[in-house]
Amino acid sequence: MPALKTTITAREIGKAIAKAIHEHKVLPGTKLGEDELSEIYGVSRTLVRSALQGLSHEQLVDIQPNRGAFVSKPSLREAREIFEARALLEPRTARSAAFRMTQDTARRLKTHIDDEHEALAQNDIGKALWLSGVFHIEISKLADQATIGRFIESLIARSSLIIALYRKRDSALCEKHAHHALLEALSQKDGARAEELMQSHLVDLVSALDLREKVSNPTKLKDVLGGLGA
Amino acid sequence: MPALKTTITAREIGKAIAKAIHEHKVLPGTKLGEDELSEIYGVSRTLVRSALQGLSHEQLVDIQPNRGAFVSKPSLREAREIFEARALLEPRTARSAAFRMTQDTARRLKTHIDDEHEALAQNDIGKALWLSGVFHIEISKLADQATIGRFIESLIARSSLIIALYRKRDSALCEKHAHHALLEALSQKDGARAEELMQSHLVDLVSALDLREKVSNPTKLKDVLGGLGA
DNA sequence: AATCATAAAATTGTATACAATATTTTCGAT
DNA sequence: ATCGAAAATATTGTATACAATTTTATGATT
Repeated sequence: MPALKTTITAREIGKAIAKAIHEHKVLPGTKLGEDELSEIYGVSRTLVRSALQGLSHEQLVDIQPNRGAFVSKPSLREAREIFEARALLEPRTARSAAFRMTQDTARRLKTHIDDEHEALAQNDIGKALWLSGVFHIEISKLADQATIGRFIESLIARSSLIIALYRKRDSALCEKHAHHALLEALSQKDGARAEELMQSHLVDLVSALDLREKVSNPTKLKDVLGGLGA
Repeated sequence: MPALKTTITAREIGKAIAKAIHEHKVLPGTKLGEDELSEIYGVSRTLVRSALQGLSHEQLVDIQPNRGAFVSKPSLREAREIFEARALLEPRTARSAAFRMTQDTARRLKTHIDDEHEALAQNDIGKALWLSGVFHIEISKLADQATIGRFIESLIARSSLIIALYRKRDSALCEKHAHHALLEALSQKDGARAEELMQSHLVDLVSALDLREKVSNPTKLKDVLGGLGA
């Protein structure tokens, strides 16, 4: 049997926290206390801090000086920017991916999609969300452009925060067939179609969000609460 | 007079090191020892480690377990990827920047270009390189898309490593007029032209590099060193 | 002299201790 | 009871101490 692992690295802690965020097990705004995390992972605050700083660099957590780390709450502006960036990068990446598609990868992605449907069927929204993100990341890795792939990975992670904050009530998380159609195009090495499908898939994702400016405004609070006697 | 600053943050240390890297004051492969940096900045290793981890996340330094931090040496593949990514992002960003150009910004960028020429005239290559990078970053900031702007910033930082490693002998660092022409287009709010100019500017940059695969191969070392007696 | 094993030194990795800053609680005044 | 000030508590920020690992130096052997 394999040697059992006794150590845990800062990177692993970061990954674990990132996954929990992605799965909406911890929601935007949640405080990530150092002592609490030390306890959980059985390490000193040193490693926890290192992990949190890494997540902060990816903008998944927001470190406020002397106050601690909180799961990020992307603003509307950031939300729009992130999906704009995805719209710029992912379709083109899907196109490249198509040309590098193999039988083996196709099978792997097929299994992946099945898992997604499975999770959705069991109403495990968190897992479905996570798997959906990984699907996009897998495609970007296929494209064999690690640099852009990393950008996309970071955008997808942040997207999960945006979904948590701005999803329209009752909106479906994913077109059930979107990923399937994408895989189809990739398998056929039809780059143009993959690009097209990815683009419209992202449009669909955004349309499930409510990214309109909220009317309420702190400076106008007085107006809203003006009339006293009900 | 303003209160004199007594503390230094990890971020500031990181910025200082990043600038030194960008200016080619420390070259790719250089070891960045923790004790040495602690000494220099007058802080404990804690802050230095934090700074180095941040730089590692930006892929400006490479942290090798138990061996320490070294200024990164991007591979040929990475070098190509980085300039591909820039070609994808920067022209479009320049276009957006054009529409947000103001008189004030134009003046600021003009001064910036003058500084570049000044540095070049004094043969301060490092400073010129740094200023050139900042010019690109300023444009991306103008575009008002912080997310993509950050990507571009990281690509530009890494570009300086690539220039250090792969610059063709005797190649000019920058077309002297490239930035000037770009500013011209931006000032006239001519987005299409700015996009075009940025694209060709990047092509020029790449053409000053030698990104061909090296023929030499460790496995063939024996062949090369075969004949003993000179 | 060259090579290998071993020992010494130096460096990184992690935990802990203490300092600085926030947050909560307590308690008195209105 | 409500508010506010002050003490108590809890949390983060930084430095230091110790452990683990690598690098360099030493010396015996061929």
